[in-house]
Amino acid sequence: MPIYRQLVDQVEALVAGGRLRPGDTVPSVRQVAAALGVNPMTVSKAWSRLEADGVLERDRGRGMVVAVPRDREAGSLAERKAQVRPLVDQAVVRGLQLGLTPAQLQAVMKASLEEKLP
Amino acid sequence: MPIYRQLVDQVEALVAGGRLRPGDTVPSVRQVAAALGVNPMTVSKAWSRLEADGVLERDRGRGMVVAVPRDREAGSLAERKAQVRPLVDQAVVRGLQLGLTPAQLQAVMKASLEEKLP
DNA sequence: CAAGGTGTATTAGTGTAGCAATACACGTGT
DNA sequence: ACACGTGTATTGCTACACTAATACACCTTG
Repeated sequence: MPIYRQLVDQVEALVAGGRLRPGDTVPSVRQVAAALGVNPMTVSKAWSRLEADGVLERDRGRGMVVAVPRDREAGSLAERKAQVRPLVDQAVVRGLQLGLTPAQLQAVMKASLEEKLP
Repeated sequence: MPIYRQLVDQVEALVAGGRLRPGDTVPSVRQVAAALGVNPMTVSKAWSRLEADGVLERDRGRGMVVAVPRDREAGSLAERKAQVRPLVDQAVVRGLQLGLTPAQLQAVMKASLEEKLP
């Protein structure tokens, strides 16, 4: 899995779980780049994508900051459910393929939720 | 999404849901290729990957056949749960990001299960 | 055996994702 | 104003994914 994507997923998980709250700052691209030994542009790509997805916001001269969630953009409840559906489907298919029962799959999701939420 | 991957996902879903059962035959690469207007090799790549994943089996001279599931290969229950976990995590993060509650996410999975299972 | 079906190894072309190097624009703080 | 901190546009390169064209090996069926 590409580096920038790992960064995106990591930050998204932290924000979704509430461990990074709106207003919190994120390490600068150079800090992260140095820590990982990669090019700053690689980190910038991740930060940019997170901004495009509405997770981060640019604060001129300071860096990137966690944005306040704007649920309105996400649409109605039904629409939002429809958006997650493909991902859930993928997990479900793989689970059934491995011989897991519906109840066991639900348990996995419950465990995931409990780990992510603060 | 690449053509061959769409085919893989589609067949996997049909098998996982029980709509294609062990012993059932799958359309030949040329039939599918003609129907979709693509190269037979593209379909063959999909069929091959499905064989590598243990979903299909080659029946010399006849074609591809749905294989009997061998749960032993999947390992213990905990191991299988661990294998689905990343996919579930991904769905959960996206769900939380969209402002869905844990209960709503569970509901989406329930709906997915009911659609897939026969 | 011959004809027609299966899947596929091989080769080749095309597009693009991913990363890095450089140089730049913009803002803060002193 | 100056030095230093942000993020990033641009460019170039490399590797690999995806698809296709062709020719082949194998099996079943008449």
